[in-house]
Amino acid sequence: MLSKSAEYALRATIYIALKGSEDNKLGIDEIAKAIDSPQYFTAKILQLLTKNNGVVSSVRGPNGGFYLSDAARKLPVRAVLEAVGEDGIITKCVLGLKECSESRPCPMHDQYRAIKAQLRQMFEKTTIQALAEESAKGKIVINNRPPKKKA
Amino acid sequence: MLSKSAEYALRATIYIALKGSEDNKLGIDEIAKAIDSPQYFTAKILQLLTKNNGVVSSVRGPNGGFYLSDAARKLPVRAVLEAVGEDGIITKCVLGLKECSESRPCPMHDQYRAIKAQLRQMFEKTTIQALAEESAKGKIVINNRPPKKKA
DNA sequence: TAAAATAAAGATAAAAATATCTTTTATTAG
DNA sequence: CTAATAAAAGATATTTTTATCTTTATTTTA
Repeated sequence: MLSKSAEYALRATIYIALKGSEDNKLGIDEIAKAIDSPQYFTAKILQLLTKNNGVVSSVRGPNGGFYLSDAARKLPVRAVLEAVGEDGIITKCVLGLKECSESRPCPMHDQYRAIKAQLRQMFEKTTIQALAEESAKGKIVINNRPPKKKA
Repeated sequence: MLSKSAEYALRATIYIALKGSEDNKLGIDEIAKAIDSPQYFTAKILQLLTKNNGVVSSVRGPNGGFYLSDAARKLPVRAVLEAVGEDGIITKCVLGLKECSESRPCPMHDQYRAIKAQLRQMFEKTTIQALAEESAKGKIVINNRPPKKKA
């Protein structure tokens, strides 16, 4: 459905929104461990999120790390997808036809229309903050590990 | 959304259902041209569809080619996705979490539940034949070319 | 039965996605 | 100002996906 990049991007962003703040920035090692993703690769993805549209903020040096501004928290989830170039899921034809459109639809177009609209809704109406709040209520962002206590 | 393999698989299958029959088998060259896909790669995919679950039938030799049995026409579109290993779209978690489930949901789970159900419906309730009929009514399966006449 | 047609199978190549490691730059604390 | 810290940037490696080419096996027809 989504690429690994997109999955890591979403999970990392949610985690940062949940656990981080301007005066508690999170290190890439913590983030990667927490969401069970490859650290260096996740770092690259966070760079995208930082550069491409400011979903994530970062600062270097001691006590540096990643966090989300208040403005960023209000961004739709779609912003994360866009930053990693993965919003095709709500923009493209199921059959991969460039030509497919309302006036020149593919055989699945009519059926997919409503679904696509709902996917779009989900990704555009849901904010990052909203997902973080879900997560705070116990929704998981990790694989294979019970919510773990700090060392 | 779907891989190229899945897209080609769907388009090829629809095209074969539309234009082919047991006594008018279609050659790989015609199919690939018609759906605007790379010929050799499409051949590999049709092999999968032939072996993995008999969605497509084929015979070699003169007048050989690909066609769909009557039984195959009644298969759900999902069968095509399964043959190319791409049904994750209706089985997996949006965030890529193996752990995600009703009892241990991810932050998008509640919202995605309904959408996933509709995707599943679409792929399971729609038959290959139904798509071919849509196509017969003018729904496109190709990119960038007006319905072209034979040479 | 021989030749031609056609998909299957196998081998190889190219491109894209994923992953890791190293070096550089910015920031902070001392 | 220096040392330490942490992300950014760059380079490289690996894996997967996509694509192509070649050889083989099957089938039909002449």
